[in-house]
Amino acid sequence: MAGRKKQHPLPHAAGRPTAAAADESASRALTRDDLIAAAARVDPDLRRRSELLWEDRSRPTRGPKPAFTPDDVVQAAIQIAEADGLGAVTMQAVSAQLGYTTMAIYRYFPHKEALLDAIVDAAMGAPPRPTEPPGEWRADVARWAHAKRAMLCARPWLAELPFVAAPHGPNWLSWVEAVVEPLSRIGLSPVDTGEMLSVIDGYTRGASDTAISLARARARGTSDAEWTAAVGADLGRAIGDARFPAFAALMTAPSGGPARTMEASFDFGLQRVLDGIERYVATSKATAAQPIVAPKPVRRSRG
Amino acid sequence: MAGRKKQHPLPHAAGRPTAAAADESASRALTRDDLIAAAARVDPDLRRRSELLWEDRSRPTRGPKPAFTPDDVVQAAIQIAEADGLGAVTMQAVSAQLGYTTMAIYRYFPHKEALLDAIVDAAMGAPPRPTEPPGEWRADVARWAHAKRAMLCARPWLAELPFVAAPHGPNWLSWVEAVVEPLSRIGLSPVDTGEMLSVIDGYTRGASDTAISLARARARGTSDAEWTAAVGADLGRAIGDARFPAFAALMTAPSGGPARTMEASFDFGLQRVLDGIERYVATSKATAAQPIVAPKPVRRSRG
DNA sequence: TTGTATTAGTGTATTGTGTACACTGTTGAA
DNA sequence: TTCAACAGTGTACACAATACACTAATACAA
Repeated sequence: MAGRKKQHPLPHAAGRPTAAAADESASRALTRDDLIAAAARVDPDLRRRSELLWEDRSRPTRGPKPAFTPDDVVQAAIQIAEADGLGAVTMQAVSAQLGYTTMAIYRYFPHKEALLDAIVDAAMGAPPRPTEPPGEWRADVARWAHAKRAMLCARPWLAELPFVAAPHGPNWLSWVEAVVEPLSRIGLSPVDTGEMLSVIDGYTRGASDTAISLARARARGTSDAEWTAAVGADLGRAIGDARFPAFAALMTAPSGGPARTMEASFDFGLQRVLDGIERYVATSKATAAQPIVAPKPVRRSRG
Repeated sequence: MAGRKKQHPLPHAAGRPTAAAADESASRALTRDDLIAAAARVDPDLRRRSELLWEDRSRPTRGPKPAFTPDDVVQAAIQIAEADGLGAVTMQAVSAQLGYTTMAIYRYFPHKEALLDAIVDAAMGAPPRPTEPPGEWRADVARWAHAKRAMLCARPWLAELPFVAAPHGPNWLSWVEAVVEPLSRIGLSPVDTGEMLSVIDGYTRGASDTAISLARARARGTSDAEWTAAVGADLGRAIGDARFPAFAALMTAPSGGPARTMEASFDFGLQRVLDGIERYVATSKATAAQPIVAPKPVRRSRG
């Protein structure tokens, strides 16, 4: 979700800039397994959790047939979360939903955390399919951002989990892939592409929080008006309080028209962010037209 | 933290656009208490939680002198969170830290949730003081964003709590005030100012998550290299997997130079966001020079 | 076919956690 | 001085996660 500056850990990142491409294929062949092995050495439990998301468990030949699959457990848990929130997802509740004893689940997941990992990845689902043919990068990125926001709002309990942290499953990576694809078409350097991934994803997640919070309240049976009242009360305390003059003025200012919907607000901000990226693309192309002195494109902080 | 479209609930927001300023002072006098009263009607418990953050509890005259203050409890809890993470903050641990029994805390906080509210607000602390004289809005907003990010990274356990949701205390509002102030100086309409608040805060929170995650790992005693390895393992699974071609390409691409620090990355993205806002300001000023037809400044999604 | 290793789900027990409730002792106002 | 109001304590309970030993089912080797 959060864009990583993954260049950092990769072996070749330390090399000299210009000749780095030379031994690329060699390091590429090693990298994947090297990365996995390195992580396993660091934290065996995390490795186990990661494997539960990636490896397909082949059934052992001996022993009784399992009565349910790990996926059944995950689905049961998701059902509970949908109905009564993440707090209701207990090992006992999940097993009861399945019709088995609590300890039965532990045959499939070493602990609750591992189950939650699986729940997160399953609940994210797959990102929207890319359009055929691919559109303009800007439209495609916007589509992705809206889809991600919609996904989070549809499952507001998901955002209670630290899904920026490892381990990351296939669905998680699919969402990253789905935004890297249009971003790669901009024509920026890999480093800059990674930065833009951070920007888009950061904005998308951060700016969705209010809507997610509202969605969570809805799921608890709170009406929109009630939620608005609850939030408004604390913000209203700014009014008449000398410590918050600017915010109080903002709150009491006439709105000057019908308020935007939350989604329209999100889109408005998103367009600003995309504007900023577009501007960078324009200026860095202009700069690239001149003879390059530094090995990487010049970054300009203003314009 | 997340910018609210608080215009929505306010009574005057429904009125006709142009003449809305007329009855402003009348509604302003009512608004504050109305908002608080409305919230109290909706959820008495939330009202209680909010009051614990805002009202100074005057000591009753009768009875024994209290051995400690609510603030002592909060400080003890924060100390535990700093040392052993949020998970270690249990009512028993906090009371033990204070040297009293578990139930003593319940004299001051009706339940753990209310204590956590107080912890969040206290741990946020005050935002950086504004410069004298005020600088350019852009520099001031950037300073704010960096300060907020630093605050979150310094207390990575804080981000585990849903601090976008109500109730919001004085420190929380102070942070909002501190960014609304420079944003108000841009000269945008109140609605647009609120939108920019959402954009800046959304980006700041969202784009800080990776660094927060790293900080959390550090607090647990994980080295940076170990954390990087753990995250890298799952991302590395994209390499050679046909489902993630764009992301795999990004990961294996030569970085073309030394990697940016996380903070530099954050700033890079922030500058893009500020660029986008700046562009909006420029175009909306250009539009405003023409005769205004619509009651609000025209929004342009591209440029 | 029969025994046996292996595996699936169960039963029971332990530890930790939030919190209700009744209690003891302290304090200042009547 | 008396007593109502309050502060902190002790005890108890409901759940939650999970370790461990157990029973029963299954496939393969003999």
